[in-house]
Amino acid sequence: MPPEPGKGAQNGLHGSRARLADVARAAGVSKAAASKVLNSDPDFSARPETRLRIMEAAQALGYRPHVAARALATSHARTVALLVPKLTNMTYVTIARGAFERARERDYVSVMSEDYDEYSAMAAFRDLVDVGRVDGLIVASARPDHTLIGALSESRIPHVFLNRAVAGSGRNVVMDVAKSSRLAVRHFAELGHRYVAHVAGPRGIAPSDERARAFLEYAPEFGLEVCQVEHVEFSEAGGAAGAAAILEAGRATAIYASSLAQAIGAMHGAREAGRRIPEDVSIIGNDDFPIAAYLSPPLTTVAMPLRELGRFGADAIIDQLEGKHPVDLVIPTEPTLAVRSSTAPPS
Amino acid sequence: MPPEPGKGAQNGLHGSRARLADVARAAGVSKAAASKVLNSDPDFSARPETRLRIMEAAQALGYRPHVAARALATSHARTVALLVPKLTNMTYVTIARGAFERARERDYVSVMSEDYDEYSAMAAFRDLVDVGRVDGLIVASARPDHTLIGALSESRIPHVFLNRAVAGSGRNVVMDVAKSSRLAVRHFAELGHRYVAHVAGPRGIAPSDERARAFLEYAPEFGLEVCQVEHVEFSEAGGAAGAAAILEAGRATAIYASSLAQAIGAMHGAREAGRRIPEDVSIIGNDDFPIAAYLSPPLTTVAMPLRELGRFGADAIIDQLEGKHPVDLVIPTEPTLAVRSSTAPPS
DNA sequence: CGGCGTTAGGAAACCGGTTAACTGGCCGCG
DNA sequence: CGCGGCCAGTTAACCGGTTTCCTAACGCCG
Repeated sequence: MPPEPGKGAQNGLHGSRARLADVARAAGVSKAAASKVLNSDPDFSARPETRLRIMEAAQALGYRPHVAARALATSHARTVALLVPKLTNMTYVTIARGAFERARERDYVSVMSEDYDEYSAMAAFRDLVDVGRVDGLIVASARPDHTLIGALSESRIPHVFLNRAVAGSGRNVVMDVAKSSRLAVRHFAELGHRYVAHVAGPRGIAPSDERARAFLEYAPEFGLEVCQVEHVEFSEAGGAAGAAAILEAGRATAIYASSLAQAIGAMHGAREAGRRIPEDVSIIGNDDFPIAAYLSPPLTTVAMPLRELGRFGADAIIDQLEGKHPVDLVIPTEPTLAVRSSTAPPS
Repeated sequence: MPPEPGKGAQNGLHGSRARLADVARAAGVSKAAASKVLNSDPDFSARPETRLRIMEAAQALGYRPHVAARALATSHARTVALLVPKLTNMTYVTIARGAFERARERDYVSVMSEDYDEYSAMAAFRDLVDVGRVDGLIVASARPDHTLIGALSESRIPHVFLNRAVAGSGRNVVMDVAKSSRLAVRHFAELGHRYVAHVAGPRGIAPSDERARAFLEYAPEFGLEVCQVEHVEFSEAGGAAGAAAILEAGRATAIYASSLAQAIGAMHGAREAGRRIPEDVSIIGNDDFPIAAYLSPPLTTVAMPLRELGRFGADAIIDQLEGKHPVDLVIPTEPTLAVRSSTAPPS
């Protein structure tokens, strides 16, 4: 078969892609017809035969619409950005993974951006939103008094808050965080503990506050006494400091830490304080990753549906871009407990 | 001050951005002049005064060029993609972080894509490259016989191989991996070990092979005998299996694992085999992350310059996009040793 | 004073799509 | 038979930049 004359001749040397005009010409129709058929425009009428010719031509030429051209014409880039506090935190990366995956399924691309401070967040905003690179924002990094939040509601850019809710925004997508505290508390109770403590995340961050609140609410329901709630950073160092404070002061025999890093830090802190795990103190971490099973001792964790959360986040923003109204959503997937050896009855 | 008539009137209701035409009008020049001045086109001449008017108008209107329009006109999206094997691996995320950071500094955006198998890689290729979304690819996921590599050299898309070199490609950006083995071996020798082993990554992956090769090369130079080199997956499970095999068979008193996850797995494996760390067996991990300091015992690691690697990777692809020829590069930053308590003299 | 080379900038085509407005032909109906 | 309406498309404007080619005005020179 000789090379398609309409193609090689037109495109010159550097193997450029087929354009809509090429498809139209090959099918013997106008660009408009080709465009509408390929986008299955509902109020465009064409003979089945014509449709077929267009589809086949597109197929044969390997036509893929050029996103920049389409973005320019429609003013939609089919791109969303995900703002996370810290890229090197597996929690956010797992959320991101779910979001990316789902966005891709819906034919959107996602870009990730780190929001480590006000400045970087606003820079990201300018470099992504202001130049039309992204249509919507998934914000997983909301902090109290964050400049970004004001900027968001002023600008009319579609956005959702993921994981870290912003009260009253009406666009929060979160997990059932209270249930995770409940699982931890119940496990401690079932093991026979009486005195429990919580290494919480920083104050003002919605899931931290909520997890702490639920811990305080549910512990009494299971007959437990809460000795202490320590609000510390989401890091190993924070966890270590929290555990140290708890173990120095109180008679707590069980600690629930609100992240994996904190739990690892807490284990370290407990050892430093001369406590054995789980004989002297039981520890539960939040968020389950493979590493938990390989720690010494293997860490009991609450497995949060992070990937699902990311998927729902992507759906939420894309729904919004496609015209739906934003809503608050607690995702249906529930946390589960992964019992390992860092928890045992008190001695 | 009344609202700028040229703006509010023209743009209608929904607060749209200033366009080049707006800037041009405000400065009393043509779009062409505005474009050339704002892009500092070297062979365009304008009076200093005119330049100033244009710059000031752009400033005043908060003008930012619309990326899609520019991409369409120039056929450059100023976007690169980073292909990593697995998003939930801190090593790659750290590399990605460096790459993102550097790309941003050079006014590019990066999208990250997971390449967990041939299919996903080719899908990413289609969804990103074929539609003109990205101009270049940073491939950090090269595996032997990967379909992608063939596709890459066929298509003319600019790309670099990061971390995992592809022999003969002439576009590899890597760290001095041999030096990491040398640091580990030397540390073991200085502690007085005689019999050492290596938990390596899978065969065929460039840095795995190179690290193993260097381990075998340098150990004798320091008077050490290599009992075993186990090629296993880059995971905790792999590390555990590797350590088990090593400790069952041999008299090795020191193990160098080629990733943090493997090292954590190896520690687990050693404990399972009834060995104490570091009394019975010393362990060094590769790649230093905060968590290493909080393990039990705190893990000695070789700190690889992952973030720097990412930065150089971004530079390499962007240089290529801006016309330079691809080259092989070993980045200048050298690995260092972070000594902690998982290593000690043999008993 | 006429011709020529510069300088400073403008007009318009183009990138590759989308979309509003329009049209020719055919059918049905009064 | 004349007219309206629908079907099956077409034409052309437009999105917001970049870039090629052109020109008016000016100074210089012979």
